[in-house]
Order: sequence, then C-alpha cells, then structure tokens
Amino acid sequence: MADVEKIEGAPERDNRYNPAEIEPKWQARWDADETLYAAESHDSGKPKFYCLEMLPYPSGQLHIGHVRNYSIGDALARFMWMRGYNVLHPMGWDAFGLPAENAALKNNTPPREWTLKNIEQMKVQMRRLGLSYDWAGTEVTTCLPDYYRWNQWIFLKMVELGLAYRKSSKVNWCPDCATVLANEQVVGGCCWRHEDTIVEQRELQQWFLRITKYADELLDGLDKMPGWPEKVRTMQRNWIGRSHGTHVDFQVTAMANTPPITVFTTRVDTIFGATSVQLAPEHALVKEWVKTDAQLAASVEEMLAQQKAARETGDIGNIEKHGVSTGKTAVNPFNGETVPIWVANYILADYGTGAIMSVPAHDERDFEFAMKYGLAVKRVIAPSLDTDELALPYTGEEEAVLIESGEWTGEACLEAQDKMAKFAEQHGFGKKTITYRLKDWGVSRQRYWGTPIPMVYCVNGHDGVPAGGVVALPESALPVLLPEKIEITQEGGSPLGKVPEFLNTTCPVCGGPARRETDTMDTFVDSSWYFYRYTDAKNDKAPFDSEKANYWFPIDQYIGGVEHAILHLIYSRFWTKVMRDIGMIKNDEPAERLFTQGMVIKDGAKMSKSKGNVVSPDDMISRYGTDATRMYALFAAPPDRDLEWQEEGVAGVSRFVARVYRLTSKFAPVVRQMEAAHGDEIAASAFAAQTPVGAKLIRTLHQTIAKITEDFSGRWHFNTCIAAIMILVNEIQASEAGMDAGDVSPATIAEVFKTLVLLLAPFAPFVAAELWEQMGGTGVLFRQPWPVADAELARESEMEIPVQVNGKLVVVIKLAADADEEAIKVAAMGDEKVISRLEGKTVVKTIVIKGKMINVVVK
RNA sequence: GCGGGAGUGGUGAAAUGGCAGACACGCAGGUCUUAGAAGCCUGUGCUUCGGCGUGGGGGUUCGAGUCCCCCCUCCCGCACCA
Repeated sequence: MADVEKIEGAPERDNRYNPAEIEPKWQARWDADETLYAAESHDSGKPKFYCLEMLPYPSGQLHIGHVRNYSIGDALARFMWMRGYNVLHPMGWDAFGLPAENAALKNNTPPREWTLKNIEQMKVQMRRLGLSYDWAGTEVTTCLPDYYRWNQWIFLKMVELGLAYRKSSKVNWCPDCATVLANEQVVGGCCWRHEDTIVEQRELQQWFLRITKYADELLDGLDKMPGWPEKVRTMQRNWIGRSHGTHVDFQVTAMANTPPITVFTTRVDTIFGATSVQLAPEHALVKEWVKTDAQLAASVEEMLAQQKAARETGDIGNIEKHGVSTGKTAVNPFNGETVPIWVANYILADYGTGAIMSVPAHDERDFEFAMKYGLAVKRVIAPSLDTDELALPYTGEEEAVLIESGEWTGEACLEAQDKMAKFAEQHGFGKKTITYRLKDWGVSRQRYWGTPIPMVYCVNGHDGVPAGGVVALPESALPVLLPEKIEITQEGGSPLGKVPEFLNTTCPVCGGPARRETDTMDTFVDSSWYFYRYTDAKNDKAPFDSEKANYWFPIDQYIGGVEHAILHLIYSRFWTKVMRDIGMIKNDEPAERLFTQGMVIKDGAKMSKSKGNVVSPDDMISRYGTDATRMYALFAAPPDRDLEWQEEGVAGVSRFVARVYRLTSKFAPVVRQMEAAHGDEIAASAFAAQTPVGAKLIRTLHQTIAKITEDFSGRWHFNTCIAAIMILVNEIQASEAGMDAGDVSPATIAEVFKTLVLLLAPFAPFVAAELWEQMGGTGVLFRQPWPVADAELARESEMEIPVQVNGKLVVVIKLAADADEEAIKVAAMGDEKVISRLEGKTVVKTIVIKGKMINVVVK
C-alpha cells in the first residue's frame, strides 16, 4: 500500500500521453525484430489461422480505406495470436499495371523504378500503422521476376491443358493511347486518360483463359460457401448468369445451302406464338446477306453505328428498339409456319446464338418491337384454357398452360418446356442447352508493364507449325524477362514490339527465327494466386510447396473491399480450381470466410481528389497518433457498413486513449509491485473478498472480456467492443478516488489494469505495448494469453426489472440477481405505481421473463 | 427492370422479440486559468408535461426498431441476357 501513497506526490511527467514519442519508439523496436510476426512451422502443435487482407496497388500513398481494411485484419491477427493460434499474416504488392506506365510518360521515370519507390513509401506508412505483417517471410511483389515467372509457368500449364488459347475478339481500343484498355479504364465510353476520346471496339487476336469450363462449378460452389457474404455470392451468380433453355433450328426458306438459324430461347413452350426470327446485326448470316443487298447493308451499318454511339454514351440499355426486315423467311419447325427474318438492334451477338424467335404475345421486348413494326401477335399461353381476355404481353409460366399449340395445347408451361425440347432433339431440329453470361477471360494487354506471355511465333514454321505459327516456350526458358531499357510513348501498340532484343528470338522447336508475343498479361492474373505464394514466398523451384499451401489453405479469413466481388474474387476461385486440377493444392475454394468492409466516405460522398474530400492517413497519425486513428476506424461504424469520417471523432478517441494512458501509468507501480510480490496469485486474490467498488470493477471487467471475445468470433462489431472498453475506463476513472483512498485492493487494481491493456492490444498496439512495459509486463504483448471471462464474476448482484402493465412501462424495480419468478411477481405487484395502475381492473395473466422483465396483462 | 443493402436524436451510431437512443461527436452551462488550450463536473430525442417518438400503412404477439405483408425514399451492383 505504501507505493500507492507515494504516487500522490509523484511528478505529473509520466502521465502525459504523447503518441509522437511512444509510437516511433515501439515501431523501431518492432522493425528491428524480423521474426516478430513470423508464422510458425506446420508442426508447432497450434491450430493454424490464415488472416489475409487484400494486397494494395502501390500507388505511393495509402488511403484511409486501406487503414480501415488493415485495422480490421490487424486486430484479428493479434487477437488470434493471443488465443494461441499459429497465425499467417502476410502482405504484398499488386505491382503491375498501367499507372506505372502513365507515370513513366509524365515524369520520365522507368515503371520499375517508380513502382519500387512507391512500395518503399507505402511500406513505411504501413510500419507506421504498426501492422503486424511478416515482411521478411512473406512479402510478394508481383512485378518482380521471382513472382511473375510463375505466372508464365502456370500459363504454360494452361496452354498444355487447353485452358489457355488464342482467338480473335473485340476489345476496347483507345486510338490516342494506341492500346487496348481494360473495361475498368473506359469511363463513360471515353478513355480515362483522354477524356474526349471515344473508345473504339476493335477485333484483335487475343489470349483467353477458359474460365467457362468451370462455370458450373463456380456457380454451384457458391451455395456451399456460407462464410461469404450473400451479396458477393449473388453478384457472382448474376455474373456467371447460367440460364437453361433450348436451341431450335429455323430453316431459311428457299435457301437449301444456307445453314439453319439456331435460336436460343428459355420459353420454347411459346414457340407456336413466334411471328418472326430476329438476328443480331453482327450475326454471320447478316454479314453474308448484306453483300448482295445494299439497302440492308445500309440499314445494318446505321444500326451498328447507333449501337456504338449508345454504348459510348453509356445508355445502351435505353436505346430505342429498331430493326429492318431482310425480306427473307424461315420455317418454324414445330408448326411449319413461315415467318419473316428481321435484323434487330436489341439482339446481342455474344449472348446465346445471336438469334431469337420473337414471340410478341409473351415477351415484353418482342411485344414492343412488334407494335412498332406491325408484326403479328399470336397468343399461345394463358392462365387457363378458358381465359378470354388477357392483357398482352403475358409472361406468366408457372401457373399457365399452352393454347392453340397443336398437340401441346393444354400442357402446363413448365412441363411443355421440357417435353418440347426433347421432341426437338428427337426430330433433329433442336436440343436442350445451357447458356452463360460468363465469357472466357481475355488476358492479353498491349502494354509494357505486365507479365510477358511466354509464347513465340515461329517465323518460318516447322513440322506441324505453319509460318508465323504459335509455339509455347519450354519451362527452361522461363522467366521471360521484361526488358529494362524501354521507351514508353503514346504511339503505336505494345511497347515491347519496339524492342528488337526482346522481340527477336529463336524457335525452341526448330531453332529458326521467332518473334515473341508482345502482349502482356492482365494484372488480374497476378492477384489470382498471390496468396498461395505467401505460404512459400522464397521458393525458386516452384510457385510454392504444395505441403505448405495445403497446411495453410483455405484462407481462414479474407478481408477486403466489395469492389472486388466480381473480377478478383471470381478469377481467384477459377485459379484455385485449375491449380487443384493440376495437383498443386487440395482445396476447392481459396477462402473459408470473406469479409467485405464498407467504404470510407466524407461529407456523405466517396473520397476523391476532384471533390477535395480526401483524408490523409499521415495527417491523422501526426495529429492524433496511430492508435487513435486505427481505433476510430473501428469505432465509428460496424466494419461492414460505410463509415463517415469525422475528424472530431478521431480527436475524441485520442482523448480516450490519453485517459487510458494517464490512469494506467498512474497505477502501473501498484501493478509492478503486486506482480513482484504475488505473481500469478494476483487474479485469485483480486476475486476474493472485495469492497463494493472493487467488486463492481471486477464485474465490469469480466463483462468487457466476454463481450469482446464473443464479438471476435464472428459478429465483428468492433465499434461496440471499443464502446465496452470505454465503459470500463469510465468506471475506472469514476473509481479513481476510491483506488487512491485504498477502497480497492492492490490485487484488484493490478488485475483490472493488466486485463485492460490486454483487451486494448488488438486495437491500439502501441499504447498497449507501452503500458504493458510500464506495468512491468515481460514478453511480447500480443503473445500473452487472451483473458478469459468468468461468468460468475460478470454476473450482476442486483438486477433492474422493468414492470409493464399491458406492455407499457410503469416502473423499474430493483431485486437481488437470484430472485425467482415468484419473487419478481410479488415485488412488482407490491409496487405503489403498479397498484394504482391496476385499480379497478382484473389481472388476466402475468408474463415473467426471468432476469428480464415482467408484464401484467389486465382488463 | 433484376439483385443486394440501408432508413432510429443536431451528427457517427447502440439495442438475442423484453427499459429505444448504450458509447462517442457536437452543443450548452459550470470548474480550473491572468487568458486560452487541455482536463474535470453537469445537462442534452421531442413535448402543450397528458404524453409522443425508430420512413409510411396494415398484421402477428402479453410485448415489435427487431418477425410477416404492402408502399415510399436513398445507396451499391448488374442491366435489351431472349
């Protein structure tokens, strides 16, 4: 007790919280120990936990959204360490991409240099944030050959398996950049770098990955992924867009040599109502027919031009439906009717077969089109056989039947779909089919700063390969290195094509001259499997060791922004399945659980330079400290919701941290002394005979432990976790005088402060480490065992029971915590206010929820 | 149009079907100070003091912010997908 006395006269110096002093001190210590955050080996005997946050693009500056993402992951990683898990917590850089080339153009800095410099800057920021990444063991930089060579290696495997192939396809092309753009780089139909330049569609030879081979598995797997948000799964379902339907062949009249038009429909049951066939303007037959029909050619030309314009202004969805008759007809194989063939602008060339049968009576678009052009409308579906009048178009199918459909009349729609498809198949003019919205993944990019595609074109050709034919490089030729010396200009295609040392090589088969593929891979290739590389980042013999990957995978928790719900998260699922089929890994899916955090917004809007509402993490840290900044990011909203960044809020959290610091610092000597004298017995004696103030502190303490422990296991409402810590600290502060006066035992004081610091460790690592040290704590704080909540100690001794009469609150009564139903009833009925409320009424029944409330129902 | 999410004080938000607004921010008053800042203390949904209040309207229930049905508004994603 003597020490407590001494503290009163102690100098104030130690009690002033100064993050600018504490944080660099601890950062330096942590940085000095490369193995601090290293994962242990497979045989550590501990359960494993793979905690992963999405890797950033090295733009050079972390933004506040990163801070939020990493604060969540870091809190989780530290918590899992304290729970005794073997934690893998890696970080890397998604380092290829166009911004590096743009920077090269603007500043005349080589992309590699620019990128590596940015990485260094951002790593400094991440260290300043105190993030617990195992840099030495895991850091992956995708633009370095030791990583991208394995992109090439896997690509070659895909070529071998027929999963990578070359075909001609439409791409976004910026005439000013003279390069292909990714869809994300087309903004409102214009180039992101040339705001007034309209992006064109060009036909180019491209490399594709056969993701569609896995379409069914990718789709069906979504039903078995309860750890992924419903939103993401739904987005992926829509993206894959599987739809079941039927192909039906319509023979073109009087053109025996022309192949039949195959239409795709999901409603073959309506086929007796088909009054025309509609072709996409890009359909092969249309291309044929325009050769001999100048008028048709002109109409189609105009249609394509309008479509292009609409796509460019972004309102392709609202374009007016129009079409032109080809003057030709085709035969409906189900009823032998002859129907006109039209070309229509609303038929998509790359969905289904690019041709449909038009059934105006039972499809809204077809109806609109038929009205405009006066095409026949023939009703063949009705809710029942004796329906008279019916508003058209009528699109019901579940409780509808076929009418005026020959032998099918009277059949239920859904059954008819099945039977008619089978009928078509038996008679050789159609079959059941499945269509996907998902397309094969075009990975070719006419850019410099990406992974070179490890293929060459044999100039003279050789046995089995024509002149200019494509030849895969052998594994021994990897990596195909990106040339360092390169001039990036705005004109003329892929920059790699202008580097003779790169371009010209020899054919690995015949030894003759060959030219390299000058396209590079889409950067989404890099991010499709980087998290496997983390498990074995230094391996120079293979992408990774299967045994290591199999130990760590699947990822236990993946955390990132929802903006990657489609591209990255589908591609990496695809990649996982390919690697599984090659035998590299065993898991079917990359991540067990996925968490998508909300956006950080300011003044109600997404942060952007143009709006001038960007918050700089560095600013926040220098003003309020890392701990306060990180804690605010977790405190201001639950992590899955959008977060409105308010600087006053950061200041508030900073004041809270200062209070924690002052109080803990002040009582640290008590903790130290108790620790020296009693060690492990502190807890036991703290829980023994207690003053009311001490008992209350211990009770709140254990309620707080319980709350935080539970939330980490799934709910993740860190905002209320931090609120719970604030409640605890408020109570400690309210008890300060009592503690000074000796109303609280030193053991209790020691227990309370030690536990408080442990609870704070995942959220505010710097100040927690500092206070841990001041309290004489040894060892690394985030490896200390997480405190265990004791339900007995957490239980209130008294409870407050709201008393309702007919569901309306009348009074709140206080009772002993162990009061049973009868006791609650007696106490409630004896309360004056309740008595007056019951006067002249009959009690119908009384509902008592033990420990919660009582409701008296009267008449 | 389809799909997903949200709507609660001046603000961010809290609340297993059981006391709506915890915890903060802001604001107001007080205290300390030569003064300010920082602390600290008190108050803070609305109210005609009866009550009324979780976007609106119905329903289930002893009891609804929470569950069910209908509607409105906002945000996000996809969108002429046959």
